[in-house]
Amino acid sequence: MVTIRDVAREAHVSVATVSRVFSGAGPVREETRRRVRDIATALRYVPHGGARSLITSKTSTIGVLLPDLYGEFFSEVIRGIDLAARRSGYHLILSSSHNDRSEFEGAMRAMRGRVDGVIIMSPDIDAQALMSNLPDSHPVVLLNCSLRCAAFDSVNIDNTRGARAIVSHLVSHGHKRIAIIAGAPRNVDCHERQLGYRAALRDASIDRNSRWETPGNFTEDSGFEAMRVLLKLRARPTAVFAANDSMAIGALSALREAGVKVPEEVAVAGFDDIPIARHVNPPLTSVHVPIAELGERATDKLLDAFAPNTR
Amino acid sequence: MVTIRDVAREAHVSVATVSRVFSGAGPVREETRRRVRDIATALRYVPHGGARSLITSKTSTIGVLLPDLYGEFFSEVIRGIDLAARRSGYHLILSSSHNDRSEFEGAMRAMRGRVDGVIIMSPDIDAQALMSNLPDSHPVVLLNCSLRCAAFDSVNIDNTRGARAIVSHLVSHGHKRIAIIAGAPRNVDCHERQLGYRAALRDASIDRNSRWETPGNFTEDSGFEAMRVLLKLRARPTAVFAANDSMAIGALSALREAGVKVPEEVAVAGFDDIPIARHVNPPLTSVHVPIAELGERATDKLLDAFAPNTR
DNA sequence: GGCCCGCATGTAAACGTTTACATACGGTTC
DNA sequence: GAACCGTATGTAAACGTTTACATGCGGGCC
Repeated sequence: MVTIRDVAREAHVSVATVSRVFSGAGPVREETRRRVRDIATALRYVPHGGARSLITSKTSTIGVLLPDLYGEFFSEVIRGIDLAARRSGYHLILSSSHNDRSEFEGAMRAMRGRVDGVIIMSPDIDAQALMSNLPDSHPVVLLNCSLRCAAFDSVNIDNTRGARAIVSHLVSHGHKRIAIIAGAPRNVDCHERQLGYRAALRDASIDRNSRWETPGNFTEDSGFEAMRVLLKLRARPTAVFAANDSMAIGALSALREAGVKVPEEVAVAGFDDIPIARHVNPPLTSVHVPIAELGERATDKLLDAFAPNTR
Repeated sequence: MVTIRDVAREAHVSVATVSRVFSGAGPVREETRRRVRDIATALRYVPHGGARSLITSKTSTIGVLLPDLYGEFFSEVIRGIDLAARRSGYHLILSSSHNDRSEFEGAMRAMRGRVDGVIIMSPDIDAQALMSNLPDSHPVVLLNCSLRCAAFDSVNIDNTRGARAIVSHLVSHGHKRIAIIAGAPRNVDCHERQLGYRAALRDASIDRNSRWETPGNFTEDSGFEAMRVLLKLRARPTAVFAANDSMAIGALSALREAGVKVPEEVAVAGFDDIPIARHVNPPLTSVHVPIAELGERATDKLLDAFAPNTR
């Protein structure tokens, strides 16, 4: 491994001069600069990022903690984060699959000294686990976490509003019997979407019918099953709002299987507006969530925390 | 920032002992170990990864270089890489959007000292750029790169075989007039898929018809346009093989628009088997590519290069 | 009792940088 | 020609760890 010392020796200068050439700081005579550069490329010298950030205590890297990498939602978020990060010359270090608290803690510790700050997107991390794992205070931004806590910067989807809007849309199309395929009740996103659904019904003075509030777990299968249950009801709904697109797609399959015409007999709406939504047949109406933008916003917030004045 | 020194001072031991406690190497009396641990948690001490890897010259991180983060292909690959990496206690550092050579070089340099090796997935990086940017030799694995070069480990999709298989499948269903919607000719994946198509025709002693080999560029739109052209031919093909699923979906749109029945009048096959393929109507037949597995294989190959004997 | 051994711990040098401070030197200014 | 200044460079101490080597100590063996 060729280091700054090797370059210095070959170029007959001190390490300080080489450092100045590569860090771009401090005065160096033009001729010296060129000589150092030439020697460096000849030797294939590349500054060692780790060593550099050890002394500058700046890594130009942001950490991203995810529960999982599966599905379009996460990949879109990452794309947004990456976009905003590279715009400011930052890199990404990724860590996924934090199923339990200890895994989360491990990931958090592993980041120490490797990142300037972290974006956390673990829906069911409790405040306790979070607080006790911020080693010293490098900045943190919570991305769509269940934890709606003033102590941390956070970026969230406006679930309630989105759900309310789309259900109102169904109402305006004349639907009065509107069902919801909800998600796991402990999931905040789901909970909020359910609240939005109820709010929209209240707005329209439609009574809630608990039979039309079926549970799901955000998977296609659960949407399929939920729809089957709804179809068996005597008072069959004329419209269904699925709390995410995967379940909506599952529901569509169930409807197709049952030979029910969409949207003539039963209308279906989803949430997330994932790209697939445009390709199912018939196209799915869905609440659009600017997923990548969510990532961008979180990143910008984090970068802001690094250098509040410069931006 | 609390360092190993602070812990040592408070626990009345030397830094060496604290280090031994946390790195798990070397003998420490049980009582001492506990005392150090307690002080450390009280002080919220977390070892500094950067400093650690500076001296051990081991980062437990692998770098991933991508051209882009957009689309299911890349997100699936990353998922596979992450899966295999975390299995061995490695982290990921991500760098995307290397549109030109200088960006690629920059990313490559930024990785120096931060990763133990890299996985490169830039379809159009030339050997030259690659070679001259391996600072010193940390291991490299090429993932589905155009560069089929013995100097580097690489993992690739078996394009030719996949294409040949699916076209043969069409042949076995009685099709004799089979068109291909190809991709950009300079793209290796596309080129190989085209070769597979021709091989299958040769296998079946069907003559090639250059009018049935239409160009595309891997986008939905290009598939749509290509299909339109094919539909206008006097000798209309009875089956179409699109070199990827996006183009196949575009082709399906064109067929629907033209009122052509699929698959009765024209059969369509794709390549990649992206999840959307199952949701279009009618479902698309496609060559399945185990994308995540591709990432896993690349990662395992890289990890192998780190410690050839231990695995 | 002298010797050796093994365990627990400490000391200090590394790792590859950056940077505050010191130094050297040529050119102004009085 | 002394005093000063600015520019280019060198010296060496940091950054937070790990680890080779040294030290001290208690015990078993002859």
